[in-house]
Amino acid sequence: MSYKIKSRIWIEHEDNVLLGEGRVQLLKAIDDTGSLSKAAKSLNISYKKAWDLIDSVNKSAKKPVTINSIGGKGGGGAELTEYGKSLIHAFDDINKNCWDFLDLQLEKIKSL
Amino acid sequence: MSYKIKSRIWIEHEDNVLLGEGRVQLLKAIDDTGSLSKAAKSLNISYKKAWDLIDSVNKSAKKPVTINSIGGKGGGGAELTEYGKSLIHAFDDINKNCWDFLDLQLEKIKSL
DNA sequence: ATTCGTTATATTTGTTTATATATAACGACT
DNA sequence: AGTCGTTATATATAAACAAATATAACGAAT
Repeated sequence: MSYKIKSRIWIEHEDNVLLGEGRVQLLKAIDDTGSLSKAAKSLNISYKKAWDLIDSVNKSAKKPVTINSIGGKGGGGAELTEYGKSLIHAFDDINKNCWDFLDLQLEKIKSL
Repeated sequence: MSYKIKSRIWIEHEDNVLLGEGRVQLLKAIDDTGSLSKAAKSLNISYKKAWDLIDSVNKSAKKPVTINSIGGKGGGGAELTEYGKSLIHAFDDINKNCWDFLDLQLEKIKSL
């Protein structure tokens, strides 16, 4: 066959983008590295882009998703809140379900 | 509440993009106007972009989706094939089902 | 043969987007 | 007070993308 169906989903809150695939990927990288700059480097995006993204995420969310500390031991860092972890978990779950659902729907195209 | 979930889906065939929302919109406009240039104008996109899109669609599809005639009465024109019409119908159906599915899934975020 | 409005194609211009660079602010620690 | 590596922010540069422009090809009709 070689038909494929692909999707991008994102969640808005009060008309601001809260979560999308890129943002979730970044949040995971922050969880892995403990640092926004290292997370950006690991995803090969500029620090500015990464900063803008998590700034937007935190401004859109009703509770903080990351806690960014500046100065201090190690110069600072960033880490996920429990709320942030549950958000990315829910997003991943929805995204995976969407893929499975669309794979089934794709039969409608294959049969044409 | 004011949470919203949004999505973009697209279908690939042999690793080329066959259909997406923009392409389907363009195909519908061709069906309405009988002309690629008029369709482009109605969607406020450049003629080149429109042409590139339907060229890509026809190259990706296993059967022609539009028939473009050049010269002749009226200078030419473009129209959908029956295959093309059934494709956009299937796409719209899948897309709508996806929206409904995601709206249900969104509860997982709202409850956080 | 000429006109017509369209498709087809290349080239140029402009706009938006992303990247790179630079600098300041910060706070624990020595 | 000085050092450290980070976040925060602005500005400048580069790259990607979209739009505008120009021109040729086409074929039915006159």
